[in-house]
Amino acid sequence: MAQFNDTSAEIPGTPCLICEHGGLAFCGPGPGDADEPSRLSAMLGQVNLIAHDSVFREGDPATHLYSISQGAVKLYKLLSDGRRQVTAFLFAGDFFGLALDGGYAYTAETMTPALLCRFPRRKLEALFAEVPRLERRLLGLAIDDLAAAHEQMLLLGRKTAREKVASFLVMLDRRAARRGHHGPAVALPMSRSDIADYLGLTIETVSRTLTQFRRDGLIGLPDLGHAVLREADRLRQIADGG
Amino acid sequence: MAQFNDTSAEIPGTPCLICEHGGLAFCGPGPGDADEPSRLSAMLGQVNLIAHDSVFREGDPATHLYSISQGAVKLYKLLSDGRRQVTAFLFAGDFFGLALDGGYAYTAETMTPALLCRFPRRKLEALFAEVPRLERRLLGLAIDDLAAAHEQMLLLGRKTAREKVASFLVMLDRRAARRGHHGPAVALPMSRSDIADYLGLTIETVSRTLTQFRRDGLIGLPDLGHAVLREADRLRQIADGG
DNA sequence: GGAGCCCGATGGCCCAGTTCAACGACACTT
DNA sequence: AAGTGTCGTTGAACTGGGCCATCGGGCTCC
Repeated sequence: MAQFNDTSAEIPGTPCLICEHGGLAFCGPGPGDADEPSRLSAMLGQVNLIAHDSVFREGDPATHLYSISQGAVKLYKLLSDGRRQVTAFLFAGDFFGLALDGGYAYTAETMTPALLCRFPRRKLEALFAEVPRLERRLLGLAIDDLAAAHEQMLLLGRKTAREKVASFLVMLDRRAARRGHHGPAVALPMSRSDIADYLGLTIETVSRTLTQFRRDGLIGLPDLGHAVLREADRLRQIADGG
Repeated sequence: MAQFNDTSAEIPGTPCLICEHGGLAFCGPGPGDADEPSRLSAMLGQVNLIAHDSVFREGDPATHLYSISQGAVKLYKLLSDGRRQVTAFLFAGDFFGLALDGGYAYTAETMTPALLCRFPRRKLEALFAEVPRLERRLLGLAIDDLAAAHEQMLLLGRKTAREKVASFLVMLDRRAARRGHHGPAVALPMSRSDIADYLGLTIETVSRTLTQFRRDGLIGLPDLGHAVLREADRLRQIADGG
């Protein structure tokens, strides 16, 4: 559980590493607003988690907002019989935990060892009054998430297995590039089971589809944790229903 | 198209009807903030649309934020070959059109004749500085939308046809109740095709499942546009995977 | 008032993707 | 090095829901 690895008590106020990640995250410094990052730094705590550790669970009181400094996190929801829907894969620079008084709407779990920055929701809300830019940025990020969620609904409701897997690979590649990872291989820190639950498929179908892409020369699979997009354009075409 | 029925030029500043709808919408008056509604009223325009009229299309520049005063609206996204995913059904008191500079992420279309309140995005953003409460409320609404989107992903990715249709009926009933509609019948202003595209099914499967529910005594179908939830608890149970 | 049209319901067949099962590749343990 | 567990892949059979076709009711328009 998260509590076991929670080191925020030991290192309060440590500067957030993601603030150096190209301003992707909401705690990045804004132009001409030099005061703001320090104000945020003053209230953030860091959480160091091992792989496959839960950050919070669906329904937990929403006390903090999280930002990923290092590592990868997945969000998911469960049905009573154990069926699972992974709603997002998140990486360095991404944030999560935006919720109202109803509690978190999903469970958050690390996929790799992770270093998270954590902001108390109450304190953050108090800071909104002083630094309106902050809330604006948060609203912008929520709108981005919303657009991604709509895109995922289109995928889940209307795409074929082949299109789903292609969309997944293309999405990971695009986001890795945005984080500055321009290597030939895309990291797949999640299990096949996670991928299946993200795409609304079974692990068998994910595995078969990846094998098919490999046989067709569209991708390379150097090891379980990586994929090389050899024909990225063709994959993008497949992803969009071509 | 929307332009044809757009009456905002004729009746600028007309008070927004949804402000009387129990404070559900973001333009509702806040406690102890009597100044705010009038500021909003001053900048809103009304749009009167016939049924099956488009409000805006995916990719259009996001110039306005909309709030539904009367009528019902659907949001959807398309694949290049025409496959469609309806991402939301909206009713009086709901808002839509939240977007960044990338343009709207979805198309919005009326399902019935509708009266919409419309706020210019630029002016709204300027008002945020003066009335911070506004932006807070908008962020809260975006978070609500996000939670609903996650719930819909769970439905699309992991629920059976039976569970999807039950979830749909229960959701409509719950939202109708929240709007004060406590009658025995739930309104279904959308076509079977819309329902299918919302649930990631075909019209045939929706039709068959509704018929099955009717035969099992779970619902009544007095006419095409209404459903009576005779066994609401059982439907809720089915919806949650029981 | 009947011809055409749209929409929903229903029946029958079919297939993409699931389910079930077996197997191989590692990693960790003893 | 043998034993055990986990994870991914592959094969074979099954099925939920899609696809195609038909039909019927209500609507509009001559």
